[in-house]
Amino acid sequence: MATSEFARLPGFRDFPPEDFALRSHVQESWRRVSRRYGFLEYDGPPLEPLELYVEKSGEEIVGQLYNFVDKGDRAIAMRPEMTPSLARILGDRSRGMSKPIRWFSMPQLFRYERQQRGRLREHFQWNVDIVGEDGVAADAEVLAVAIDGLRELGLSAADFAARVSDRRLLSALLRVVGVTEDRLPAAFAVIDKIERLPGEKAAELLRSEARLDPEQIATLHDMLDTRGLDDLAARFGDHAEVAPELQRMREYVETLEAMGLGPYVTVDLRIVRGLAYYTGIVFELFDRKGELRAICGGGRYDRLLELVGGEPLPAVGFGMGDVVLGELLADRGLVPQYERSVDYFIVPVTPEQRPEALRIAHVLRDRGHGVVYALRDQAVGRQMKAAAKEGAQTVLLLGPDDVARGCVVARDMSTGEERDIPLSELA
RNA sequence: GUGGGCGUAGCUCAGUUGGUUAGAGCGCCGGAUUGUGGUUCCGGAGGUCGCCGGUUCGAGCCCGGUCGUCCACCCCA
Repeated sequence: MATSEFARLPGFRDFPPEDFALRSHVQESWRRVSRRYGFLEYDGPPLEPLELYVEKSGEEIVGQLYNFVDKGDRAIAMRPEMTPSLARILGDRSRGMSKPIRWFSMPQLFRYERQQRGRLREHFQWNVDIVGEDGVAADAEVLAVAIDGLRELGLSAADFAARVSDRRLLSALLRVVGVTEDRLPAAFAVIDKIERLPGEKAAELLRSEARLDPEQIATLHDMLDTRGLDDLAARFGDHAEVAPELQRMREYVETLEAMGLGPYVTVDLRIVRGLAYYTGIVFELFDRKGELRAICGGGRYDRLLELVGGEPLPAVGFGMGDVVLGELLADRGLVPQYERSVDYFIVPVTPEQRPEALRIAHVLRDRGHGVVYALRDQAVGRQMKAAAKEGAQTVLLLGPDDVARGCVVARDMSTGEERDIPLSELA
């Protein structure tokens, strides 16, 4: 309810400490896994020239962007995704860099659309990319990072799975089915949403958009329903243009199996991805229960760098948003309990000990400990209560008697045990 | 952008067929407890019932609009 005069903008989130804790937990996990794979962190500006997105996705995307004209008459967009920025950044400097380039980022991204569950107007998205390597090992490496990112958060093969495909393989198969070259993009678009369409609607679109007859549509459905590379090879493997694509997909899957990630991976030709710039292997991560939106999506985009004016370099990467992931973690009970914690709470028993308490607090802080104390003179009982609320591990009690005999009393708040610490140790 | 459900305290909610001063639990603040916390007991603060308008003698409750939120479309970084 909007009790405050100024309401938060729809689709945007506040992060009070108890919510910020989950955000940190997720981002720190992402960062650990990235580094484990040798990726380096980068970032770019949240505002970019509007043309950066129009260039590779078409004018329609402008309707889903936060955009405006700045005081210098420049058309500006708040970044809706990171990949074009990465392409732009590398375009300026990739020539001098050793390949492959392994970079990751966790940008806050924006889009102007009506919010729904798992879909806000702002989110943090983990982006991981390998640039300058066109072999399937890079594709496998990137997917492995995405899978490990989820495993790091406590999710397992029982919770989520990757569905993988390859636009080159799908193109070859569609040509075999009878889709003409100029109709491939239209066919991709229909296949991308075919799971969400009722059967007759899908058939109608395949007829009108992809120009397929009923027999071809039946063959296509048969193809899309095929699970496993062996079955696909048995049915379509004797076509000259399909065989090498199947072989590549086989190598990709075998690489992931060699990593021990086989249980997470399923070949599924219905995975196409919406973005226009993907050129090869594409994948999405889903929760096994199928209750949520895709957790993560990515793939190979070998022409994007050249398209934005850079060195022509092959690239593969993914984006994983924090919103759907947060819901999945909550559903599986994997959100860590929020707890405040501080190393020491210092209690001057009477106001006379306050200067000594301040001195000790600073000594301990200089040593790297977290230290809190009451900001005004209070009864010991009150201060103890405050110490408990702060989550203090240890309370240091400074009474007149204690200080007189040259020590402070350290109380362990979990066990209640107390012991003396000589002031000489806190000098 | 289209259609629908829902908006009562910081949070989760109750509130009889419209009836006069709007409630609970948790949380928050304080006291019991001026050298010892988490328990317990007692007390307190906090709401123009999302907002605007309408119907009515009377609206938290009915009607319209609006904003927010959720769901389904659209779209999908």
